[in-house]
Amino acid sequence: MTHRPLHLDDLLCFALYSANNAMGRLYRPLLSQYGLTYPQYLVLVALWQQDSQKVNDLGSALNLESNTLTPLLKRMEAADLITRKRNPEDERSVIVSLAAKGLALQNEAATISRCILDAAGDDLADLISLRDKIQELALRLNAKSQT
Amino acid sequence: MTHRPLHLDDLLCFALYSANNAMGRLYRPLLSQYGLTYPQYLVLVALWQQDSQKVNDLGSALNLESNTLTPLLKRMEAADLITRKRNPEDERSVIVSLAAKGLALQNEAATISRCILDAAGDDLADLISLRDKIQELALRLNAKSQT
DNA sequence: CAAGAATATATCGTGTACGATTTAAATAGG
DNA sequence: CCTATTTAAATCGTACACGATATATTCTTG
Repeated sequence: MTHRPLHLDDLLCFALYSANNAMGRLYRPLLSQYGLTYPQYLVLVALWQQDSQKVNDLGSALNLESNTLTPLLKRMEAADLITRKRNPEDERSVIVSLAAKGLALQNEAATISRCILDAAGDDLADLISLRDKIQELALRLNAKSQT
Repeated sequence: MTHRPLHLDDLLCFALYSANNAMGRLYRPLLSQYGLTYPQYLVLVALWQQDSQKVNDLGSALNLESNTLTPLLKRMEAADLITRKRNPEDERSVIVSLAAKGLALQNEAATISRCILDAAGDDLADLISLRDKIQELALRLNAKSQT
């Protein structure tokens, strides 16, 4: 059984890697005018959806852990986008909430999303279907890496 | 016109981000036994496909620039995976070639790919179709960010 | 109720990504 | 031919990701 040599374009992982990097490059100028990075924007989206979450909750939503989130959240706190306070009911946990600035940025989200969708493609139904397939893939991959 | 609040799961970008992170977490233990990182593995794939490429060529293949590649390639050189030498025909450019160790790792690539495919799904045709759609998306996104 | 296990963040070190700038070599135009 | 421009890497600073570990708080169990 012979295999033809592995080619970058064969790799699902490279397609993902490349598309994700490209997405970041597209978001960067849109977000930097608000002093945001791409992961910081995702944290805001999670908080717009549900304010005052524990670090762990954000971690579950974003598939990240405190080693990534803590410094990121501290930068967002320093930028007055969010607040961080210890949970009075359990001093181990920290509650992350939207500050005025972070809440206000919700008004810009629709504009940003539209820019991205424009760049991503012209057929919305295709994009939604693609998104769902990638979500399913992420679920399968995450399930395996916990094994 | 009212919009329902933006939800993380609505975002194509988050699906990509999450799937790409999950892919990295899956590759990490597979690659670390060979002292490789995920982007370093992609460089090897590019070189297995075509040895002795200029930094710029690798950059085109991977959609990366010298600010990312130079330090990465230096680490790979220090690990005896590749060699870097100035192009005698144009001293501005640097030619990256496989060293014995980097070449030998090609034998492990099939095993690694199989592990990833196993985790990604059970229907190969679906995965190939998904890969192609993500590739097309990456192309569209890259085209826009150059504008 | 005290000692140990479990839980929630935080810290640390390494390795990407990438905008902005620098350096060195090659090319072009006057 | 000699300077201005262009090109190719490299450097620098900032911000993720993440494995490993540390710290602090809560829970558990004898």
